[in-house]
Amino acid sequence: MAQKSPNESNEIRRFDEANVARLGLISIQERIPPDFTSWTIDFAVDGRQARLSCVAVAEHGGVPHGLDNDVSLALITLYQEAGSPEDGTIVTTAYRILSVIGWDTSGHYYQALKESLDRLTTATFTASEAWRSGKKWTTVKFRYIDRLEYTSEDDKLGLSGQSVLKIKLAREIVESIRAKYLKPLDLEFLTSLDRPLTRALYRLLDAQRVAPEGGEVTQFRTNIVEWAKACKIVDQTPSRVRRTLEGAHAELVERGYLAAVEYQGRGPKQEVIYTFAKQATLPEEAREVVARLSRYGVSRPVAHSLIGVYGLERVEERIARFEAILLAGYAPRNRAGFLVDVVRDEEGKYSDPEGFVSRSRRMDADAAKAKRAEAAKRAEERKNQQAEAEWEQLDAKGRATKAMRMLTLILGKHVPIRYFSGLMEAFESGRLDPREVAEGAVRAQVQLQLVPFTQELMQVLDSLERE
DNA sequence: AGCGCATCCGCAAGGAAGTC
DNA sequence: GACTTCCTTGCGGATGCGCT
Repeated sequence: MAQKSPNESNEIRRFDEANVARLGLISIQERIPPDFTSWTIDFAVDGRQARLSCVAVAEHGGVPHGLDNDVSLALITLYQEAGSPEDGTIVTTAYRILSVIGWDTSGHYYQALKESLDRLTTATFTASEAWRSGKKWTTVKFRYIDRLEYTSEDDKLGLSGQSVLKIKLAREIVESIRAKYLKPLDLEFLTSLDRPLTRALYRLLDAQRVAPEGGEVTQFRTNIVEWAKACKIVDQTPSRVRRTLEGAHAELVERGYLAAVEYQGRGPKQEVIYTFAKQATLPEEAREVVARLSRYGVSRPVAHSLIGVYGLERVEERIARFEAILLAGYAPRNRAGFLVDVVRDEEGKYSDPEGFVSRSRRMDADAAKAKRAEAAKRAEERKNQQAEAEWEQLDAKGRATKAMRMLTLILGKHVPIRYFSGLMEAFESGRLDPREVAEGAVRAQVQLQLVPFTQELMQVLDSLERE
């Protein structure tokens, strides 16, 4: 998951583009019927009529929905991680995107990612008088992803862990991010939520929590049908909407993000009322404890309340006990829920004291750990062998072409075009190893070390030219 | 009568776990 | 990292009951 430097604030690490979050461009439904290829919603903003619409193609599975929410958020996160470049382009790997979202990195999800990117590249959004730009509401028309290029290891144009992607985000989104029209987002909490539907609803609700002018909202009340439209729920029959949202509401209440969800009235006139849980400010020493709880998926409001009720010392002691239980090999279904239970436990259900793990259990755990490390090492070796074989299969010309394809994508805008012919010559003459350079570029990209990498590469090419 | 809502059921997608 | 298997879960259609 997200890397964190020690100096970073524990409170807020990520930001979401506020227009995207507030408008809910992507249907929160996990699945949609194949003929759901467009939607239009009318709503009032600052007393003016606004309209938002989306037109997609059935070929890519209709309008963006479900997991596309996660992908769109990952792209915004990666764009900011790359330093919000002016041209809106990010270069990354498919593996990195899956890691940011917190998805499993199996073939299934590479396919899901590919389908999602296709939808985000083809669906066209129009926001009439609904897009916040500066202090005005403007009309814009765009596709979420303006341009998508990627390398593929198979002939079916599929994605895999080695795929390098070059993604240009919509100018409207890029300008908005660069103008800092952002809202804070607790990405750690979001990715810890179980269901895609809950994650999408959280993103949408959290956008309602902050007014466009910046003030905090404690309660959000809306008509159920209007809310269904905002969520882009297919069946907007009130009872269906309630059922669709039920699971997500339960999870957000259980995780302490929402204090309550109530309905008032009946039929299409009924209103849904969300009450947000309080976010208290905490003293400095408590923040580290909140951060530790958050790392295990406990929401901030719950963390705050645990510290409030049981005190810092007890919470810290129980976290240590919880960690000891995990270390001993216990794998709870719901880690956050289990941790909260360990903190609250008054009956001594979890008796392993801090630092005490029975010898046999520790030996088992150590053995399991060693086994896992060994398996990971073997997997790494196999992966290297496979990559080795792929490169070895190619002749010198093929290796140079493969490397050039990857490098054009990754280095395209960082390296003046004249260097590319020099690079090709260096590969063909054998003075540079194509695989070494290409893989070095991928590594540099992932580690955000592209600038030093390109500078060094250009120096090498300059010196080769002088020879 | 018309509408809202709850329930049941089949299907398909999501997701975890194990293996290579 | 990819693939397979299997179980779980959510969706959407159908149906019937109760309230206005």
